[in-house]
Amino acid sequence: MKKRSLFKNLRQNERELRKTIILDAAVKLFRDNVFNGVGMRDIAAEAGISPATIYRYFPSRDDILAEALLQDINKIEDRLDNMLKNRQITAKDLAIAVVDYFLDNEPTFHMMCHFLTSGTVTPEAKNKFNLIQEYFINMFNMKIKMIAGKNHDVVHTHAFFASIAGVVLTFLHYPGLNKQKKREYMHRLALSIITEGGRLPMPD
Amino acid sequence: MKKRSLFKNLRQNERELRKTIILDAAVKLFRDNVFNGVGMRDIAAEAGISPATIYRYFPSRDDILAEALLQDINKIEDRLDNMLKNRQITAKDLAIAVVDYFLDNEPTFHMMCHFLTSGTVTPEAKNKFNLIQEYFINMFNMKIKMIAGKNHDVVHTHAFFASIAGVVLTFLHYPGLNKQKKREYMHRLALSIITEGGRLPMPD
DNA sequence: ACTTATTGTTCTCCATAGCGAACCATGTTA
DNA sequence: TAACATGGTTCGCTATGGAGAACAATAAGT
Repeated sequence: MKKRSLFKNLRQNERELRKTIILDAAVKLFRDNVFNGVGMRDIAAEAGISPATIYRYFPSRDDILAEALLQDINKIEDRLDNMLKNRQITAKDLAIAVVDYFLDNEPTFHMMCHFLTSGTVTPEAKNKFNLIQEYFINMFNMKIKMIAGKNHDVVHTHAFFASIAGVVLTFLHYPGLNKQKKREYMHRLALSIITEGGRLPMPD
Repeated sequence: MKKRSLFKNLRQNERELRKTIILDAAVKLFRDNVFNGVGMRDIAAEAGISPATIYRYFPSRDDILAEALLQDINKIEDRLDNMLKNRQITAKDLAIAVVDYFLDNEPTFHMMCHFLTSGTVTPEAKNKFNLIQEYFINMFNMKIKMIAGKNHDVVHTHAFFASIAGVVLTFLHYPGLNKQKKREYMHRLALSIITEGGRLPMPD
């Protein structure tokens, strides 16, 4: 391998690093504030640059959101790996863990919902998010397979995740309950769905 | 301190790093070949870039030479520090050490001579070299003071260094002697100058 | 309803860097 | 002496990355 590309590679690394600085600034702000209250000018100020410069590195604000979301997903993966290593866990444990993660990382949940619901995202950012979602579902499915065994079907992973997401979405800002009560109630709902399949107590 | 300058600082560091790559390539070639046989195109090839690009970082070839020389001087300083730390050394030891350094690092000696003799160096490079020379003499004088004591005069440092440089210059390519013989003879000359002040064996 | 702010994004301008080709002076050769 | 080669340096062009100002659309205030 010739060193002919050393300079060019260096340049590439430098660019990645600068991109990371911007992304870190954004993630920091997303973590501390409601994400749709964080504007491009805030991110620029945090990173110490001009708003226009951000567009040299990211095509749109939504693209930054997607990247931030991807970082969160990697954190989730780490967390899941730790769970699976430390002890024999059940589907119930997993469900509760997912609920807790969303409640402890509301910005992440908000961003996810943003991509899942908003019709104003550019096609590029939407594509990016779709890839991320696919990656996440795949990863999550792998973990579940380790609990459920070989003959596990992806459909169940989809159902599992979607139902929990729905629980959080529906009751996150439910009035009349404090944070802790809401959390416990979501746990109960998640367990109910898992054990009873969300079936109503009436004849089929 | 605001992080407003983070990006700019980063850029600056990156530039320094790229400059270092070029300089390292040059130093490597200078070490392995006669320095005036190393052209800009060689350095460019070694660094994996175009010759023209070098001029984005260095104003002239002589400027690169000066920088390379400066690196060598730092190595010399390290070597001297080691000598001074490990044992009680005399002026004779120092003289022999300097001779040996020049013989072991001929490219360094050549570069030094280039700046000291050539009339074709640009004023900028010449200035740079003068600063380097001044720095070196100062540094060297400090070390000598540690041996010679407080009431040491710079003139003696100048005389000391100049005479040894002259010895090496005069006998480096002296015909009829192999490397080892030449080295030994230079040692003898250096000692003679130090102990007898280069005085001829005749009445003053 | 009409201004005013806010916000994501684009525009324009400028400095930095990279390269291939040319320039130019010097040394070499036929 | 004329052609050629060599080697340091410059030129012209292009791509990248930075900033401030402007744009367009939406939200807010009166």
